[in-house]
Amino acid sequence: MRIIFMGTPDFSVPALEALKEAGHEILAVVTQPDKPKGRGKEIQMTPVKEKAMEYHIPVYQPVKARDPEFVKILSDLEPELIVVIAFGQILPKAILDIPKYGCVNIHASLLPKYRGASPIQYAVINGEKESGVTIMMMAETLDTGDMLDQEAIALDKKETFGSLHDKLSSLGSRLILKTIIKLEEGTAVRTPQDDLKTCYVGMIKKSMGDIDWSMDAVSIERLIRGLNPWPSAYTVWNGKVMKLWEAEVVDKEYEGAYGQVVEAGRDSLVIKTGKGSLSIRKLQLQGKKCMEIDAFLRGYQIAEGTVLERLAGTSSCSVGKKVERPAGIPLCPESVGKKVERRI
RNA sequence: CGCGGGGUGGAGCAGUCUGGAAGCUCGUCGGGCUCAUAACCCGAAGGUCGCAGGUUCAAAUCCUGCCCCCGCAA
Repeated sequence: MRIIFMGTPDFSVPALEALKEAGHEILAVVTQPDKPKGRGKEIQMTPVKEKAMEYHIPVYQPVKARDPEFVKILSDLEPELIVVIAFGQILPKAILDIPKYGCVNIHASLLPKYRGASPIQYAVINGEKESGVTIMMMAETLDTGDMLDQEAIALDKKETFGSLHDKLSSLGSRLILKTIIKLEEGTAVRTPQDDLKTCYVGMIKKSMGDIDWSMDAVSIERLIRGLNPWPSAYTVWNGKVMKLWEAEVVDKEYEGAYGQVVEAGRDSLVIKTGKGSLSIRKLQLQGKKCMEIDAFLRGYQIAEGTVLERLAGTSSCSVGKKVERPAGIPLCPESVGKKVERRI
């Protein structure tokens, strides 16, 4: 099939590979403009662009996809289908109407749950038992289109954003191939999303990783996994930012303040939280590599009674009173009743 | 030239400013104590102090260049 692929980060790459290997004709790849990134602010290509160049597929990087000139370019390519996965821009109706089969989107959640920018992180942060991938027809409003295919997978006890990201990325790349076959055969079934069961999740902000030790241990542990490997959950020890990469919930209450070190053994560091305690297993001190807790304790002295603080409020970079509470994000009633355009 | 931290026996750190015998907490190996032990006691092995030059009687330490790792910012 004649396909235009739109995507940007690592998450999108396996799908592009799958389409290519399945023998589809990738007319063009559309990705976000290159931006300076990394240490030394070097301009870096998006992962999707790198892969596209490897395949010698023409790459387009519009600043605004709704630019009429760009729309014309896409139109002239005469695609039968546009596949979108984590592209990063909203597509205007003018583009949605171009392909014969329309535009399909690969979304990393079991829609209608977790519409929006960070469904993978929130699935972990909220302690979901399962998540998955949904292929849907794209509508003008974000993540509201009719569903074509969906596949679920169970979340592991130690699931992280990173691990789930990889699983869903891979799952999506397999599922899209099946969906395309159905579209070609005309056997695809469109299932509208139940807007009453939806919820939206916004973009992840780094400040969400600033651990509030008055939260319960279970939520903090999920937060740590949900923000691993990016942007990570952190606390402040001795004036330095300390990232926490792995922790275990200890079902035991200690005397002390929230965030206080209540147990410091040769290979364990237990912190009191709002409910229960957290035993830190892997951490990373600012400027240092990630290390196991026993390695950390060999080189650093950290006495019981030490209190781990929040970054917000401890220094110049205060965030004010507005505290992100990722855990338990409620369903967003305001999304209910939004008009969903159906296209045939 | 975006800002900053760091590379010291197997691990994690100190020592660098104020040059002059390689340190600390562990791990490993051997021995001892013990019903026993991840506990305790005694002993041992193991290091080109990231690489290359320079200064010096003398460099982990001062100077120059390079490599690698990491945090911030984007």
